[in-house]
Amino acid sequence: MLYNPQVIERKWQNKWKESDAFKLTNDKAKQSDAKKYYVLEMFFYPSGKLHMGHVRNYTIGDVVARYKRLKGFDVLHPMGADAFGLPAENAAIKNKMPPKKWTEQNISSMYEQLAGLGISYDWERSVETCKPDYYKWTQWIFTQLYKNGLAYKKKSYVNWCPDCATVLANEQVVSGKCERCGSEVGKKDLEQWFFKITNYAQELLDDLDNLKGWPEKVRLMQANWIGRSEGAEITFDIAGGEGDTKNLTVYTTRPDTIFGCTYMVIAPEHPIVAELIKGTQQEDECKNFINKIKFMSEIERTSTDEKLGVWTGRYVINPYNNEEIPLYLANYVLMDYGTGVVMAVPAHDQRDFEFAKKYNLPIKISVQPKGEQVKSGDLTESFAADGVLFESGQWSGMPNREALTKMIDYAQENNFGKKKINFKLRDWLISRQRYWGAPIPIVYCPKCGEVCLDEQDLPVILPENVEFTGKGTSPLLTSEEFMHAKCPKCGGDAKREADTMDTFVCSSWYFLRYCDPKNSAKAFDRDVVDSFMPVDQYIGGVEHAVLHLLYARFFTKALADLGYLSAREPFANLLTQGMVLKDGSKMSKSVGNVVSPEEIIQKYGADTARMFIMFAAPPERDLDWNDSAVEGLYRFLNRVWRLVTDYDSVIKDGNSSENKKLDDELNFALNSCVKKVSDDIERFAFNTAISSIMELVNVAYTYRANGGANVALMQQVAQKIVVMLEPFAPHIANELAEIIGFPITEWITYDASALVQANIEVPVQINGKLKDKIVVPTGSDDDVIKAAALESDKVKAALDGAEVRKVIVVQGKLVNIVK
RNA sequence: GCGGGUGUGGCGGAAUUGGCAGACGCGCUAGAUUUAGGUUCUAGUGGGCGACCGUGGGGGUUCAAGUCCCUCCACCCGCACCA
Repeated sequence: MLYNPQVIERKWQNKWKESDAFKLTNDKAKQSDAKKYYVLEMFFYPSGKLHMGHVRNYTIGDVVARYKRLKGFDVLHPMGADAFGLPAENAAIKNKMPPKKWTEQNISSMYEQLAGLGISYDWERSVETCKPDYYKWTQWIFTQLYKNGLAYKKKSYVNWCPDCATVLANEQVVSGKCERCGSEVGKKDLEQWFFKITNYAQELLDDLDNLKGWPEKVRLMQANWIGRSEGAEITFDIAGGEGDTKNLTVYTTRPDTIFGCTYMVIAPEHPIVAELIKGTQQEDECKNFINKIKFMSEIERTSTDEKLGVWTGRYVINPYNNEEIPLYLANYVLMDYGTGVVMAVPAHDQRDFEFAKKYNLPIKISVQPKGEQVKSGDLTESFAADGVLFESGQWSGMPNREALTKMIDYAQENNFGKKKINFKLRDWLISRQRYWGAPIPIVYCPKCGEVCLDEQDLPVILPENVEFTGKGTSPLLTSEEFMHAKCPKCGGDAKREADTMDTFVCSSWYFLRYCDPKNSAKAFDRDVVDSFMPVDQYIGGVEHAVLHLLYARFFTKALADLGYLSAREPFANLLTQGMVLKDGSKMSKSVGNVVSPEEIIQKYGADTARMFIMFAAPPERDLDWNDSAVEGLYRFLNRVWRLVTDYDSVIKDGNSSENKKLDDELNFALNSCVKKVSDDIERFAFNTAISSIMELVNVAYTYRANGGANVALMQQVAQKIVVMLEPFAPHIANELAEIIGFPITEWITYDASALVQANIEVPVQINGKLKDKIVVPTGSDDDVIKAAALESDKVKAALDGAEVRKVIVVQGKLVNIVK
């Protein structure tokens, strides 16, 4: 009987499907004696075809799920589709196929492909975010956020992707380009919907410290994105200013350097600028400058370090020393951070230093390095480190960190400043001018104004009679039927909000819906969710480090605060798997180095694909696809197949014989393998787990070749190999289990006593260099081992009569002789 | 610029706590089986004739360093005028 993956894989997949083999029958976890384990892979976007990245992601999750199941856990392992989004809409425009149809076709095809990999999902729990019974609750969450002040509409200067014809969240702009399509992102002044994620900035930052099971890299990326900084706001009077131009407030993290402040800078797009420059001699020059900056794209503006500026014609007064300093417009000040106004201290800030040099502004030292007296004219760059205050009034001579606090207190006492904490994190812009998304559950009533719908009016169904323009206004505007609504407050005619929600909104809570996917009365039941959450192991690509993973954390905290669940963090452990490369670069159509999973499955079977992908590299590292190494894994599975079936026929012959030495060797290999594979899977070292199984298979072959024929032992070996293989290559494992009549029901254990051998081999070093290996009885005293080591001929020869200064015996490891 | 990661045979990688560097696999070489190719099996495979030398380079700690410390280099990823 030959190994035929195509036949057995289909057989087992059908079996699993027909018996709902991986269905989690409990409504709640923890009701049974078993412990729950929630393993989750990031759900897929229904592009139509699985790629190797999916195969890797989902195989990792499946190994964990199958292993935990065999260990007796109640494993929650669901899959679904992140089904709203632009590609469906673009495909609709291109192929004249409704997005819904395109998406649904792709979803069912991808579910089939996943089943073809033998992934053990609880299919009954699948959720698709584009279905009304899901997005009803996405909309409901919006209403909850709205009612609690966490969703609001405001006019603002937002990111605009011209190709996607929609606005984008800050997180979706990567170095000035659209995260999706790579187009250069522009700015537009629009009224848009936001979620108040900034309310959670501090908690999102603080709780990162508790996420010990997350990669350091991801935690740091989030911390940087949140970008907390401590400082002060200080108000400067404007010389000759009154009314709107009475004063300006700056944000600074270094108020201790304020005696070195020689000018002030305001962002050119700051709304007060027009008023400020009006009627000054500089008015025309400033207007020209503002226009110039306006016409620069985001990329042009940020890609240059060149600092450009112009004097406004105005002066401001430093409240600490009453000095008048000039007020400049400059490209290097950002409107949307702090107050949009900055006090410039060239001596202690590199940007200010460069600007001051260029425009010949004074440089004044206010912090000296400890024990030094630097002259400002000698500076070749700014001095940003700590030191002692210099020429700074009553604070002169004080260590700057101490002065910093005291100077803020002084500002507070004199009513011109206060302590201030700032974050880089902005509120999350969630409206999109696109069709294929969850409609925002808001209507505009001529009488009542902006009205948020109540739960009984949900879902707001996405209409199908819509024109796709791709022109930047929401396609929903073209559906009169949709746009026309009744105001829930007064019952009068009202208009619907035409924008839809960012798909990241839909994916920020799907892991909660999996816990209670069929609930038609609620988004999810609190008790049920509490019994499963948090996700014990989340697995996905690192590209979501600050998008999905930050939003999902925000949703979890907000929903917890509203009383809908207990967990304040969604994902206890996170594994970010590496990319699948071919010839050193990412698989992509344009490079032409794509290896399709289908092709591999057809040629070698899903088990081989899974084995290769788990064997070729540790999960978090990039993995280079290698066709001949894939064949190697196929060879290995054939080798396992032959070994087990051959053993089986020997066992059935019943001619058993014992050979203590051979039997001991095999028994030792067997037990150490079981221990190693268990340990390795626990620590996600799947590659070494597989290599250990390979070693055992090699030993098992040698055993037979040398005449080993202990039937009971061979039976154990066959059974345990099959169980250990199950998480990685479930089809062949179950088929072999059936052949040898040993159903796989639980993980296997090892016999610790079998790991203790009568004799052990001890390496002997001289000065740390290996010279010989000696064999001593297990458990020998240091003295015995030492004597044996010194007896060795090789050691004697290497010592060549030299004096032995010291002998170090490390039990269970080695002997080192120091000469 | 700031932050993080990586660097080990021809290749992917192993060495979990400072203790035999190169497990396991690919590739390669030779042989057996075979009409032949493929499959399968066996042996070998870091370098050097050797003493020895070898984990990106240099230095250090230690009886012992891929692993710890200092320093330099290369590549990759993230952020990037955040005051």
